[in-house]
Amino acid sequence: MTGNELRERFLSFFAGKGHTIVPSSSLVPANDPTLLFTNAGMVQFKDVFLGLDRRPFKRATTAQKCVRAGGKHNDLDTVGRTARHHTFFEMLGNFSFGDYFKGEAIAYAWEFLTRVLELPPERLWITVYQDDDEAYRLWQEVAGVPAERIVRMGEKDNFWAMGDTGPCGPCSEIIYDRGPEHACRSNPCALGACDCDRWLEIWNLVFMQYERDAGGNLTPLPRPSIDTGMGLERVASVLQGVDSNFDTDLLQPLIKAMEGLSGRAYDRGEAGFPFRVIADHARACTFLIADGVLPGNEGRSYVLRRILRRAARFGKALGVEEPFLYRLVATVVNIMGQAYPEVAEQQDYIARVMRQEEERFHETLNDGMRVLSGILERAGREGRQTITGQEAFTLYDTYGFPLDLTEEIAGEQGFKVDRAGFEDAMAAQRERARAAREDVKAYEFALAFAGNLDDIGGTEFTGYGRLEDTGKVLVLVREGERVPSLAGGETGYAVLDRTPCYPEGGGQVGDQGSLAWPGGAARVQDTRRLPDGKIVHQVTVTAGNLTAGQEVKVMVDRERRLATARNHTATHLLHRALKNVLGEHANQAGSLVTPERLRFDFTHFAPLTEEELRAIEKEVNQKVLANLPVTTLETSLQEARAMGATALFGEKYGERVRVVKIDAYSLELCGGTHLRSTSEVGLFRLTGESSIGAGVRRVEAVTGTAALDLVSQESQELATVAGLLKVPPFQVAGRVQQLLDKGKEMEREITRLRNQLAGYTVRELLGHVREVDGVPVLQARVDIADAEALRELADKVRDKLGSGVVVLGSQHDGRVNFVAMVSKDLVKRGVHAGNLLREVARIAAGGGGGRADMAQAGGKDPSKLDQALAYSLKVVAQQVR
RNA sequence: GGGCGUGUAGCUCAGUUGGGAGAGCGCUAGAAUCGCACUCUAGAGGCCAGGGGUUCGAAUCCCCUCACGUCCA
Repeated sequence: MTGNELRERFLSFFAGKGHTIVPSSSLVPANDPTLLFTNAGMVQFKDVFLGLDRRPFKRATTAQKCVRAGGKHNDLDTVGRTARHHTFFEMLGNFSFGDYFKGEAIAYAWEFLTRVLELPPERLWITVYQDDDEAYRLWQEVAGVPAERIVRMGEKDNFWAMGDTGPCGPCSEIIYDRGPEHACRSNPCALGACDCDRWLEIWNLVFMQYERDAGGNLTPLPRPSIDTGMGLERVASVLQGVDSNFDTDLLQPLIKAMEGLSGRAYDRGEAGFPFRVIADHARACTFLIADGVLPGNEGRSYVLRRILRRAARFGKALGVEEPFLYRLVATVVNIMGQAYPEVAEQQDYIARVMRQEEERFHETLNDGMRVLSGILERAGREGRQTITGQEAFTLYDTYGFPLDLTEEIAGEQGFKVDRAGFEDAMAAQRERARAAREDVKAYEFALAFAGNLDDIGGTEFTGYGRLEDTGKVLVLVREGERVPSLAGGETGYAVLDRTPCYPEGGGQVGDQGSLAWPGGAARVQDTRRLPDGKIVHQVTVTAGNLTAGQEVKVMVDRERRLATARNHTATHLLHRALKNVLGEHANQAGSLVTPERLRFDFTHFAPLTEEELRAIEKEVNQKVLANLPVTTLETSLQEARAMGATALFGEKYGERVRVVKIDAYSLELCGGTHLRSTSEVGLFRLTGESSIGAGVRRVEAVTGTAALDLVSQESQELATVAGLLKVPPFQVAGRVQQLLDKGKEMEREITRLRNQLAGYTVRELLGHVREVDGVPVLQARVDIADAEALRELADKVRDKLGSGVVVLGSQHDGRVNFVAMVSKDLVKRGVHAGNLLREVARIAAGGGGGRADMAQAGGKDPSKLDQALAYSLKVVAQQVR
């Protein structure tokens, strides 16, 4: 059975048992800063298990793409060494949200494995949590597993928890015995006693039945749930009768492709390690990029970079010097493109990103190579045999140069690397980062409501059609506690059963407005949405008391809402215009819509040129002038996709989606509030373009009155400049160019005149030369403000003098400047311009210094200038030998 | 989020206790050639990333910001 068939059979089996097939969610978890990547099937249902959200179904099944790299579950270094570890893999799962429990979960799993996959029952072993007698009994009763093949295990292996607090419970694993021929040499080689390839965990059933509080106490959940996970690649290896996941049809084509690229044959043992790493990493990189992750230096981006570079290194180990990883994207698409259309659709883009990163990595290696040569050279000079741990660490830490490569190259030249020192430096680095780490608080806002969900109804949003409505206060929360009422002056959160206030979402900020009820009023400062869709208003009571159950009139701030809608509709126009001007690869990567402005991040490889920016702005404004109707419709996600609507990765869409349509021009899934016609935008002006990281650009823009204000400010500025230049506004550029040219010409003229003047001055000064112990010394006060001109003058005088000492001083703006020059022959006789000038300047309340042949100084007391200059004669007399 | 490093001419980079902003390549012009390449000569091109501070004086030292690289989380 192929991997694709297995996935298919699993989903349809559970669909047949009343489960809704839910598509895999993005590898980037939506709204969950605690998690780097989606690493299990339950991630997209986390809110449901936490009681923060509900779904229209109670049973679900998924094939979920997962990445384990970085964070708590980090398999990066193990990949390729074992037959089973991956950075990217697929998890098959079935879920019950307070519906069926242990008995059915066990029955379904058993039926699927023994009937559908036809695995021999005598090969299957079971582990249960030590105290879970119920599961122990059910496995025998429901599945007929003999007691001797059911093993009780401890908390470490068979108790599952989402976090330190929250839902948790015992779990039960199904183990496939691959037969005595795979036994290890441990005695005994048995389940729970050894950890070898004979015993293959294929399915984990989690029985979520408790809630753990901060004190560690377990309370039974009223409606226990089921969460299961089965590794697709593992089961495929069993079904296909191969020893390793890498030999299944899910990974083997990648190894084959790599054989072709490297011209080397794959070896199933030790020597095949690089092939396995590359096959795994190619999948991980392809899928991560498809989900919008780009290589970079922090967080998810950094993990992607590490995976990609690790693969690139192993390519070198196979003798492939050129970028190659991007060529494997096509193979990944071949294997999995059917099940995951997002990789097929973005194939070219993914390959391009990967290639760019591979090239960047080559540059990094070249830079590191240069630094390493310097280190080796110095070590050789110092007669050392080893590269210190610190040196190796700097190479790694600052220049990203891999340690093994340092060792290899150093080794070729007879040097060793102090590995222990390297590890020490690394440990110190880790400690620093850990010490600075703060815990990320997820759900802080939402958790205040967690206990209050069950007994209150949902919120109906009526703000698409109206800006005023009446609603009933369902619940009030203040400082994290549910309260019966809010008094005047108090600020808290209110959930209503109906509201026209738009909650923050899809990049659009939440509405502001006001509440009114007989004898009272409140300001709405912000509106947000809870994970289950309830709408929360942040309110400050300005008069009277707001009590739960009160009917209130809700009014949205009209001006603010309209300004926001202008920017939102303009954002859709902008998105389409970007694609038309730059290409279809320009996908939304982030968006912010406020009443004041809009900000739009999108994937693109280069800074936008002036022409591109102008073209985009022009296209948007043309669509504004065209007065295109903006309409919305509700449909299913599939239907919307079929219509060609732009959907964003990482967004959670329900069954019914809202589509915003701008005539035949733009079609996007969007829950935001929009104008009725594009002409209401008024005017669209781009205000900025910048980089947001490798491969992502950001543009900012304004519309409506803000755009008009901008235009008015610009023309005012232009008028002012034109007025200053005394030319009509459209001749400003020509006039400025003229002035610049003239300025340059004048500068040249000044230089010429200064030289000429200096010539005269030099001749005049030469008449004032005096002899001190046979040394010609010239000290003079001149009228040159500029320090550079002063230096040039002294230069000329010294040249004319041939041998001698020149000390010049001048006064400017209540300060004095000195310069001293000493000819080379006199430097040899002990005259030092720097020391000389330091003493001279001190008299004029200043300081200075410089080289023996040239020095500069300054002072703050112009009245002492002549005195100071005269003193230079004495100093020369002291210095000369 | 915390380190380390880098930012100087169109490009690649030097710049040494703080004291004249440089090299190579590229560009322009001239010489030489029937012409091109090579060669020679001359020249243009720099708010030394940006802002603040210390100092008589900052590319250089200190602080902040930004961009890029890199490691750790």
